[in-house]
Amino acid sequence: MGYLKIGELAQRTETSVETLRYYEVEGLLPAPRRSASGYRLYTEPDVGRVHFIRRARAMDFSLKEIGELLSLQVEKEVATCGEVKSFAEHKLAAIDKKIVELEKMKAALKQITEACAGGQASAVHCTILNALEA
Amino acid sequence: MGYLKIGELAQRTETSVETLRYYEVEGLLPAPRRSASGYRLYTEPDVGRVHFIRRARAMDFSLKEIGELLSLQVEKEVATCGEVKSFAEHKLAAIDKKIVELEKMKAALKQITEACAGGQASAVHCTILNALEA
DNA sequence: TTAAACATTGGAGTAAACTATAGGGTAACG
DNA sequence: CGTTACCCTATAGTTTACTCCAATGTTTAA
Repeated sequence: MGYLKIGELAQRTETSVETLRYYEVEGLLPAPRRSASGYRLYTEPDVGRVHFIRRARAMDFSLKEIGELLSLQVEKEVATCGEVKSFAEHKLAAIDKKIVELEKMKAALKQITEACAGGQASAVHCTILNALEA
Repeated sequence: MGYLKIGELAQRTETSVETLRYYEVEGLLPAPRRSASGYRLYTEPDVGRVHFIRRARAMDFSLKEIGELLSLQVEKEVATCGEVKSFAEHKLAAIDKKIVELEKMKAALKQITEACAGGQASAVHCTILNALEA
């Protein structure tokens, strides 16, 4: 029997037990099968799902957004390919927008750090502050 | 004279009045001069300071980090370019990491949209989890 | 067999960054 | 003058995403 208890799932996904239960409450993880004594029993697909959530979280997707992404899977019996596709494309556009935004930040900071001499000189002439002021 | 009331500062910086007062409480904005009746009176440099804060917030600097940057600004004589530069470089690395993660997510979502034919067919074969497994 | 390690629920607490409300006083306009 | 819009303080509430109890039941290993 390839079932995982919550602690094992937590270890496999580098997530805390409490967080996993929280994800269940928030509807991001489906209520899993229970053992006779009430222990949660997870399966391999659950590992993938948690990994997905953690990765999306690391990218600053909110749990609400992640729930929407995951709902594509939940509603697959009802949804048509067209619906799913347009949803996914919408999210893709949102991700692209985030990337563009971050690239802008990156360019600004890079320009700033490269212009700054560093070292022991007083920050009076440090272009980082000047650039942020401008 | 050239004084701004808090509402005017709010408008000039696209910030809410409440947020400006909050920034004052948090020590990011110095307590401004007051009118006889107790109204806050801001000056042009305050506009720049708020702009500084808002720009830094848009770059995902926390208020705590912004406070550190502002204190370096205040103590320009003491702070070295090296300190400021390494701080910004650290931030740059974090942004880079975020971009990489977003690119990964983008690839996963792209896989979905490409695997999905669109149209009225059932979405059974069109899921994020499938794409991630592939 | 018994102690530890692990699991359960329900609920409280935390941190960041606001946001809103109550109960006032003040300023500007007609 | 009156009304409306603005300002004040103090405090409470919101949102997000956890995180940590307490009290109790269950597995597992020595």
